[in-house]
Amino acid sequence: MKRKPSTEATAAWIRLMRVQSRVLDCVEQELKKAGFPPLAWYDALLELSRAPSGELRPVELERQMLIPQYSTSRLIDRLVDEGLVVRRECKMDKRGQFVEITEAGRELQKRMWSAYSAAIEKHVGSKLSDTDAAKLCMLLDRLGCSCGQAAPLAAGEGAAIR
Amino acid sequence: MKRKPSTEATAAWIRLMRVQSRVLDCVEQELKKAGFPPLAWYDALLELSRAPSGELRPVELERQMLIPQYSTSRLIDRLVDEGLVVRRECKMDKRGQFVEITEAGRELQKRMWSAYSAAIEKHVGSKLSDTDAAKLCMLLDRLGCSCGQAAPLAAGEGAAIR
DNA sequence: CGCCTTTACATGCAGATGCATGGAATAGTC
DNA sequence: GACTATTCCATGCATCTGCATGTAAAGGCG
Repeated sequence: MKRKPSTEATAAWIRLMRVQSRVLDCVEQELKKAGFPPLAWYDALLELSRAPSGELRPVELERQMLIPQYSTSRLIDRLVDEGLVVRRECKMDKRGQFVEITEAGRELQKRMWSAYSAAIEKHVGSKLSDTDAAKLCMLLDRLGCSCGQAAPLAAGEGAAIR
Repeated sequence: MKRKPSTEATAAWIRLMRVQSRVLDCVEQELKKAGFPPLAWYDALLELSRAPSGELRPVELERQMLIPQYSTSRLIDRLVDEGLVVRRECKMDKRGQFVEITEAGRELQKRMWSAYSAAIEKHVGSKLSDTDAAKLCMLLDRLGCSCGQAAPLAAGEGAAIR
């Protein structure tokens, strides 16, 4: 065996994969059981609701959410179908567009947050003291910068997901 | 706002989701670029190669890997197609079967490990001291037991993934 | 033994995802 | 200003996933 990664590093890798998978599943299941759409919808709505005038370029959404371009495009399609956002043309750059959140979108985002926050509390908050949570953050942050940097998160209601 | 989860807990949740997503992507991409199949294949092959006589019931694989039943079933289909495992009938329980790893399967598992371990070292090991990696493990482990317990991992080559 | 429940695995179908590509507009270069 | 490269977004196609359901074999029970 190569023994390149220490057993500690390997163990950390395994935990990282398994624990997030389990915790994410739990949270997603609770949202779904409460009749809500997938978390990715929440993330998008949150980013939009935080934007200056409730609108963002798809490209920015893509960078915020760390998902591929085509995935963003189709996510927006679905949000439009549900009346949660609308596409607007972008006059300064005719090949682009703006995506603007609607009132229905803002409302859903808020309703989801109450279920979402409860799930976070149940599956994360209740298992870690605040100082341990902070330690966990710092350790995770060190793993953050290797293949393209992601945007830092503002405070408040938490976005997430791939 | 509800303020149920502390900001620390929420931040930890966000990091957990984002960091694992990024790190996993990086590792999967490296494996793919080296011409290897998805990590899930590795996990399955590893579990099988560790099993007493190189064979496992699909149900056990399912529990080890924390993936749904139908997913296991189809994963095995693909491994069979590639000649990495074979299905054997189970005489003691006629509705069941055994899945046995082939020589080609064992070989692929070993070849994958060298690329896989290098990727773990690059994206995890090199960014964390051993003691920090150990701390990270302990913190993550506390998040582990909420909706059905997973099997603990043996040492050695690391399995992972959803 | 009949009968019902549970366990093990497979699969049809709809929806989601990855990948490659396409089209349209802008930016950069000479 | 023509030409090429790049950016922004959409989409066809193959694959993968989730969900529900199906089939076959145990297991439990009177």
